[in-house]
Amino acid sequence: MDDIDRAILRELQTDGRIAYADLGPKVGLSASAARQRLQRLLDSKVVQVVGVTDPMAMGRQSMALLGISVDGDPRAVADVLAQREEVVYMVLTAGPYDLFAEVVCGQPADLLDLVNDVVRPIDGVTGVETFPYFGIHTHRFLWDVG
Amino acid sequence: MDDIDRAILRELQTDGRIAYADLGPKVGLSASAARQRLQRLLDSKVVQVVGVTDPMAMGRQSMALLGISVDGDPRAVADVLAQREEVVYMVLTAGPYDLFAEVVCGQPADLLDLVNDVVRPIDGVTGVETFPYFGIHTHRFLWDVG
DNA sequence: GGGCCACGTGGACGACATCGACCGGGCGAT
DNA sequence: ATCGCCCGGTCGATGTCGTCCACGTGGCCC
Repeated sequence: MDDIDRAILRELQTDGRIAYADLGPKVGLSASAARQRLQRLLDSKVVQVVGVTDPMAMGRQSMALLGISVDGDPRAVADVLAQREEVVYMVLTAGPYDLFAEVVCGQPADLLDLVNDVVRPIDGVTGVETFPYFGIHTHRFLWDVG
Repeated sequence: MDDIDRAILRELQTDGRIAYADLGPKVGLSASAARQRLQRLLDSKVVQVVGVTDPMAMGRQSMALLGISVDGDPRAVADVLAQREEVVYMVLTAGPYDLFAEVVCGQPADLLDLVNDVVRPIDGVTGVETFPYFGIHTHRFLWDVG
């Protein structure tokens, strides 16, 4: 992991499908070398090139963060929630909540159903705080080293 | 936006650099048609192909969600916070907090500094709740239509 | 110095992206 | 119904690109 690797990640940030022939020169390498480096980064799971969709553009109008309190092992709850396709992001936290989940639903009613019919009934869940939101202000995929 | 588009997005989910020659057949189209569709999706900003890095693998050990309370327009605060590279994700919410930010720092001390020296002093910020986390349980980039 | 390893380079080959020409179904107007 | 149009697909030609391998070079340890 050196400056060149970081330069590669930076380029992938703006265009994940960039050709090696373009990527190489941009980071000061030949195309082959750039390919080898990117391959190494992909193999070691440091980076992952994926298509990220905009929920709004997909007709998803109801998104929320859920702060979930759990009695017992939050990981068990997380494992159950991970099965639901509405759950797109989940972290185990310290602080007032044990688990944070980000959910994307089609309609507000779907969100309500999800929270009440799916999340609350899960064994060990003692409380759910719902923070609906209506748009993403910032979304960066590169966690660059300062 | 039809089943084929969704199939394309699903493929991009597992490999954003998939060749059109492979993508086409996988979604039941010729390579050219697949290319045209993906190009349309990219142009219309429905999807974005990017390299997503793993913060842990980049040596980032201190991550947190910040629940921020604001007196005034939360968007102004969000605009200021968006300048910081540690802030990777931000949504404006309803509920107990006005703004949620996800931050990625190198060291726990950096996180403390960020919250106390950067976030709290911002005009209008009346409170910050910090939820540190130590790993991502689930991360999906495709919010598919059920 | 000698051997080794990691990494970058250059080239050859085959696969692929790209673009234009052609084609067919759906649809509205006449 | 039929004509014309448009959207979206296939097909094919051409040049570019990904892929692989052999080679060169610098650092490092013994």
